[in-house]
Amino acid sequence: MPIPKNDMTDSTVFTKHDHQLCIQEALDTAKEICKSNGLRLTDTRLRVLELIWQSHTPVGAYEILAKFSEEGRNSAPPTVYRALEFLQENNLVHRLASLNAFIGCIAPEHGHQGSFLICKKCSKAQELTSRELEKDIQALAGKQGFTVDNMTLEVSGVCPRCKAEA
Amino acid sequence: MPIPKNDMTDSTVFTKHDHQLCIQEALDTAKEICKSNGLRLTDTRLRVLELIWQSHTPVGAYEILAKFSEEGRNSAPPTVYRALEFLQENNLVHRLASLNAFIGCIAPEHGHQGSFLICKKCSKAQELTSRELEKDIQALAGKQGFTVDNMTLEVSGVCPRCKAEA
DNA sequence: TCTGCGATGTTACATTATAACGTTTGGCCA
DNA sequence: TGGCCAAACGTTATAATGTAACATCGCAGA
Repeated sequence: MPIPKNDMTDSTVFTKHDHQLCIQEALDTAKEICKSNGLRLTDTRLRVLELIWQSHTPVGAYEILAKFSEEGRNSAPPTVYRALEFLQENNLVHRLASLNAFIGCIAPEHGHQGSFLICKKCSKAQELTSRELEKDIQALAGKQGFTVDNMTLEVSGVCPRCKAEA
Repeated sequence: MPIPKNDMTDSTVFTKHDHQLCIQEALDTAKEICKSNGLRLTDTRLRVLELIWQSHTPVGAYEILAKFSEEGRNSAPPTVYRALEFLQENNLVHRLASLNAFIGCIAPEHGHQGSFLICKKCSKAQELTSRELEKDIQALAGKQGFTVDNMTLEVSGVCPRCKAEA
């Protein structure tokens, strides 16, 4: 695994960074993961993943569909949804339930849960990777005898950049 | 405010309890809150709230619409969605984004955020009211300069009852 | 009683997602 | 290499969820 040039777990989408690098690394990582797991990262799937990463904000399924259309692919919704399903299953993207939109996972190799800060001004979303938080939640659930399968945390608010501007 | 006969913040939907009491208390509390805040808890709104509380699992908007239809009201979607909007704004119900469904809030007077344990076997959902968790998340967000407006935490898993059965 | 605003009715439509079935493709093994 | 199977994709249709826009109603306060 190559050493990432942007440390995605420390930098945030709210701070300045080379997003081209993010995209490239995310795609490279995805390719590696699929290769080593015998998964087929097909053209459609790769392109969906790329479009998601290229966007600065979470992307809806029908936005992807529209891009496909612009590119001459005339696909129907199931094509996109199937690609998204594959990417989700393999932890390459997350779905933000509160937005009905998708975002690239910044740490697919960790199989962690998705937690997100979502700025309601600029619509950007930052994934959090807090093992602690996960443990706290596990503990809280455990107290009630509840076994956690997976969780989604979506925090809406204002990011530092938008705050600075206001 | 009357002393609740079920302590809703300690008991859970996963354990045995008198749900008729839950419903009655929830409706009474809602009436009080609306009264003291000059809000109109109309017939439609009250019935929507009641239907939500009567259900053992989170309820979709179109389920409510169907009940309305059974009851002779022939309402259109906006009627239900508007009632739901009102109830959400006044913290009487929460929307579970991961289910596109609604659930009664167990502590409307506290104006807290909603966190939920959702059992994927029986579909029941239990609201959590952990100030600590909220603070942790606030802190985590704060570290990135992010100001939290509101948050939704939805934990999917298996409840103690369903575990016992399996 | 009048009046104004908030609540509801009504129609139409937008957005998001999936079911069902046929066709293609890519890899595996004889 | 050729055939076969399963997985991926295409296609059509439709389900499920949610909202815009405008008309009407009704209640509370002047």
